[in-house]
Amino acid sequence: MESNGGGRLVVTQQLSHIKELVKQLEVHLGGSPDLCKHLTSEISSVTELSIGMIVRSGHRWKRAAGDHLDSSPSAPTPSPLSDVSDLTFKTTKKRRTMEKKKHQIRVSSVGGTENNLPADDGHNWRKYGQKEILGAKHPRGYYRCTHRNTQGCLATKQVQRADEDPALFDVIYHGEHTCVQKAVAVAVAAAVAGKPQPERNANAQSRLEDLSSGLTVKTEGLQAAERPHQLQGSSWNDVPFFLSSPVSGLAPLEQEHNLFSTPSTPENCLIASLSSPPMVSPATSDSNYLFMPELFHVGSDKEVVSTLVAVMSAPAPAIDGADPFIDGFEFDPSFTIDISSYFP
DNA sequence: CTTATTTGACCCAT
DNA sequence: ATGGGTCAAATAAG
Repeated sequence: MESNGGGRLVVTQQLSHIKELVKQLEVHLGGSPDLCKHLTSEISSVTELSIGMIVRSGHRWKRAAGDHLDSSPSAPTPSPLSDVSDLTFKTTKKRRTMEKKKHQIRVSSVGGTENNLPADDGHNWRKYGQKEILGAKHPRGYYRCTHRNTQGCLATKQVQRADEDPALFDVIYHGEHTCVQKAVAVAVAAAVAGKPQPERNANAQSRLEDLSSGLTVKTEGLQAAERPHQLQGSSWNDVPFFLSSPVSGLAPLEQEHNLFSTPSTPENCLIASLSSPPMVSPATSDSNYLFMPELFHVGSDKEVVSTLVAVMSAPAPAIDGADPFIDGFEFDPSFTIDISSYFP
């Protein structure tokens, strides 16, 4: 079918196209709200990152394209190990851990039902396995990016319920996302088409303002946090805070320059929340989650992001004509989260 | 060797 | 028809 270079080219072109759209968006919406600006910068950085990764790690992409793009779903996929012609693979020997940065987050799903699953992190995952882990009470679930076949995205994650607290999940991300999130594309398309969805924006904005004015986060005993945590109004820029950021699965190396350097403004949260609905899987769509990550380093190649997830029930079916996601987003304004309880 | 991870086939839900 | 979960087997890592 298509050569490795071809698949690479396609994705590169796609990303380039998105970037172009972003530029157009900026031109068209010269005097637009900050939201649009953040949207464009976000998309632009992610896109640039993806292109850079493809260009830089040619051999790694080669493998991805060879395994997942070139071999169409219907075509039999030769075993990478039995295929002697896979020189790239043979030379490297190591199949999995090589060049794969990993970072771990601890996710707490507070409050709810038996099925409390870790929050949707802005990416579409497909579960491909589950294994009882020795010494662990709960099995470990293995997930890969849904766009693995279509876009050659190699990101994977492992989700395991913590022994101590069933409400806690340890999520380990492997690799970085090279896929283009549907929601981002939709947002860009809508923006370019001149449909910034004003009603949604206004609605979500007010919701987030409510949130920012009433939410309190306690971080006593949390060494990485020597700063105010009252999330009120202007403190958005002080606390990393986002809703299902589409780039949350990026490699730590890239995150340093993108995810956590991105100003966590209400606009960013708005973007994230607006982009969430199409990405929420059926399994998690009955709950909404609020991410509040604190980043600190534990090892050389491993970052632990302590993530607190407040699960907010979305009891009411969508009100007529209202956004099903935003309007189901209800929580107690005086809701208090004690992050310190998640650290020994 | 044991254990962890990934694959592929199969099944089920939508 | 399509996409996602489950399971056993294959494979790699330690």
